[in-house]
Amino acid sequence: MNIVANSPLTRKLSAFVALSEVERAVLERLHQRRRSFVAGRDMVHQGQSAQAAYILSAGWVCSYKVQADGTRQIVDFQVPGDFLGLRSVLLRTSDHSFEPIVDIEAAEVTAGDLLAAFAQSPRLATAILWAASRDEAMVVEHLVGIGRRDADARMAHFLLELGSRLALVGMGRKEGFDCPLTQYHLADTLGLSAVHVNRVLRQLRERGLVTFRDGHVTFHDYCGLVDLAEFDPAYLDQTGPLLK
Amino acid sequence: MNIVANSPLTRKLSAFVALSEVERAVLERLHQRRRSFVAGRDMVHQGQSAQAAYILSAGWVCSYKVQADGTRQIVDFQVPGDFLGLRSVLLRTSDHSFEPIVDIEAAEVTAGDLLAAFAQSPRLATAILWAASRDEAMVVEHLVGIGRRDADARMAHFLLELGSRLALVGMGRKEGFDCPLTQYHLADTLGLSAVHVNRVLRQLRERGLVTFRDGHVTFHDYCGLVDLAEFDPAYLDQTGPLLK
DNA sequence: CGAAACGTTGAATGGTTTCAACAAGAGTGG
DNA sequence: CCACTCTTGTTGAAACCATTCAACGTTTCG
Repeated sequence: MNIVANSPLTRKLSAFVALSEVERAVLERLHQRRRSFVAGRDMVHQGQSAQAAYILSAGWVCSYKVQADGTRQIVDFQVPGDFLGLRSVLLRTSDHSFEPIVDIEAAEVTAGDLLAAFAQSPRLATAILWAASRDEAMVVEHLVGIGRRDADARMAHFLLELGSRLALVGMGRKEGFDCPLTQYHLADTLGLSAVHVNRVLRQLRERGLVTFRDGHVTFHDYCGLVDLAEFDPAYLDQTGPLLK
Repeated sequence: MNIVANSPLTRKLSAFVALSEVERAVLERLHQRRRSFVAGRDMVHQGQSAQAAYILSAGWVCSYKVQADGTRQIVDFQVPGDFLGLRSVLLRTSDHSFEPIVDIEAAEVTAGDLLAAFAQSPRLATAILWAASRDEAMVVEHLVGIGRRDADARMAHFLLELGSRLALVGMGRKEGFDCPLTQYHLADTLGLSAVHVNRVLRQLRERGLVTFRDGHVTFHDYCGLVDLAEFDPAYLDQTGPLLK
């Protein structure tokens, strides 16, 4: 019974690349240094010089930037199976902050660990870089959403994307998913006020599309939502020739 | 007389890493396959599978996504010295389109070229990865701007950032820079309507801050603009220990 | 029990969009 | 060379989406 064989990261990568036993073992070794962080207290702070990256194994994290006037913009969320601070460990001091939304479990990974793993399996390296590239694509999609979608479509798109990400690690389905975010998180993510988030959610609920309540998102009309959001999961699914 | 020694990319990287003669030569070799593209016709189209990356040596390009309803969101601009399509060549089909804003000159670079160059000089590899990381930081800053800044600050911030980028390759100064963008480009970049862009520009002009006219941006009150935009060039300048 | 965090709703305000119209310059073909 | 169109820029007025302010309800937790 290998606990790591079912780690969210392994599961996610397996959806796109058939991993050999050796590669699973390499992944396992990356999960050695386990760390915990409590909800609310920043793991990495804006401007801090980077020490390590993490592989999130349980819980949710958000990365954000705060501005001089106190408003904040959430750039991305990390859910189990996601890397956290991958770029900053290789290249530069972190340019945003990371806040655990709930208590989390993560594996600490140094640049050395990562390079060693890459050397042992180029396939694994490609898979991990692919995952990083997918994260970037999500940030771009996020930017498009804030720039060119109205509040309803933005919300719908965000919830659908989140659902897809979670489904990949077995934490979500077309019917819905558990979600520890508050309406304030949604507001800071979507570039809206918390008040307006509340109104938008009410409207989507009354239209019979989706319910966001008590830490759970329920899709009542998945197709209707996809339609409203013009959600195209192509940038997430990557069915093309990733690795032969 | 080595033309490449003064290529915008060399110039940009030199601002952060002291390049040896060998490294300059490697950079030179990357510039071998020269290509031209005419303004307005997309170089790479959304969904197209990636063939090559380019190093832009002259002209401006923008990368954007179009939505089903026809609106478009410009994600980033590439100016001389910038890479174009770097990620897509390594990992996936391009998820956005690239449009030359004016006629451009670029050097085509394959994944093989790049890996060979990286093998020859790890320092160069680090410098190039740093540049890529800086581009990502700009996308994030762009997202923050659209999400949490009002139209005036967004415009001011964008013009200042562009000025800084251009200054790095000798095409801009604190007094201003040449700029081939139309107000429609600005609108699609900042998530505004073209009409409102016009109004915002007028307002900034009348406040004596900056003029955008006839293909030229003139900063009348640089400090005032920095103040309005809460512009912090830290994420561009990277004065920290990049390479010893 | 009181405080703090989160959610909810109404009313007023305001930033931005949309619609519409017009001006100026560049390029095109007759 | 002129009429024509297309692109880009400009401005006003009305409509709208979203914010702000304010108040209150609920739950959690120390």
